[in-house]
Amino acid sequence: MGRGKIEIKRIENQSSRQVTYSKRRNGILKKAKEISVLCDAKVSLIIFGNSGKMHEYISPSTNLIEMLDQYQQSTGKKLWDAKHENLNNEIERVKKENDSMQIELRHLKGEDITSLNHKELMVLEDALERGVSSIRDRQSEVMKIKRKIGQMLEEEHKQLQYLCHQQEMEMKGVVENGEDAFQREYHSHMPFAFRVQPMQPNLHERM
Amino acid sequence: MGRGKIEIKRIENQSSRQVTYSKRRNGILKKAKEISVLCDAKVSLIIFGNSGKMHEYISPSTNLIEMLDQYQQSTGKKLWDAKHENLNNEIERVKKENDSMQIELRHLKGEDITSLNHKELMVLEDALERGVSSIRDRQSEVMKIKRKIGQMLEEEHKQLQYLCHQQEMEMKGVVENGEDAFQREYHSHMPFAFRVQPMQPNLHERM
DNA sequence: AGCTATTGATAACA
DNA sequence: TTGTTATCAATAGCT
Repeated sequence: MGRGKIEIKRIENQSSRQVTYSKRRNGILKKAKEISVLCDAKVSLIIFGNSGKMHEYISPSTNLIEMLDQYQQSTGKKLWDAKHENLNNEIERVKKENDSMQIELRHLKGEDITSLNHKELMVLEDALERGVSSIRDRQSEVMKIKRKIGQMLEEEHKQLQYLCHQQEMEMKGVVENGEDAFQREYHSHMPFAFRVQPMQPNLHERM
Repeated sequence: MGRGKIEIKRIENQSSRQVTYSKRRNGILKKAKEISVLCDAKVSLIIFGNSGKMHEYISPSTNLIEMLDQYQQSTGKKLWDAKHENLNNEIERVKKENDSMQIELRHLKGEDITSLNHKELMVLEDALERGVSSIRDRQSEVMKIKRKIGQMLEEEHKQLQYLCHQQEMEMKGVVENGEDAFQREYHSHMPFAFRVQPMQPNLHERM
């Protein structure tokens, strides 16, 4: 139905294939609407072109899910049961993984070990000892850092004290030059809030 | 496209509706095949007539499930119902459980511990120490039982030796009463195989 | 995207 | 249902 007859086989020319696709797609969608109106049929039409873009028509009297339910009834084929089976398998797999980890954890915590033989117990003991020594290493590292921070804070404290003392001296000078009581009060309680930053901000948060 | 133009609205006459349905159905199915061949599009076409009978066309390059998966991707709508959703949630849940166990295991093995603070390290250390002591207890228990079994086996051995000796004495008596050479040979190599059972069968297998 | 010659689909009828 | 055919609709090849 065009200027010439065409064979029904893949159109090799990319752009004319695209054009034909677009025209025929509109055609078939129109046909789908027509048959569902004229004959009140339920139609589900889904088309994916090469670009991956989707076009669909579903009769207004129904919806895709209902259509698929009817499809399953008619064909006896499973559609989403197959899907469910896959998911169930996945769950099984992950749960098994879970169980074996559960067991390993219990063993490491010294539970449920009566079923283990001597060799298995040795392996476990080794693992635990490695764990303990790793953690003790880390502990001592942490302590070292803490001590260091302590020293730093102490130094900082000393310096602050010094600054504080200096400030007070200045204050006295100002007051003697006529500063009022409020300002004296204010400065003596919040002397450096916005002027002195800690030398090692947040360092202690890592502990 | 017929002897007369028609309005696109429901055909009230039952039988002509049926005829039109049948003809147009064939037409649209043909169109579906054509577009999928000409333009290698993926088409899913499902039609239910008033009778409830189904007709379908799915491009040979795909299948309904694949189409529906793509449909979901394209639309974001979920077709797989609540059951499906639940299964997905279950998978999520189990996977999360899995991950946290994974982490706990690594921590117990002394891996990935730099992110832990002092308190957490202490907790870990305690757990590991309890694990080690459980396992050492079990080890010593196992050793005790092994020693016990050793003693038992020794005793059993002694008893067997005694029985063996007795048996040999008996043999000599029999031989002197005319038993032939074959029988003598036989008994001296397999003296008690079917007559003496171990006193503690399988006990050593538990170790 | 439009146009139109031509083929293809089908409404009415048998 | 199926077949025929006059007609209408879709579209292939061009612009």
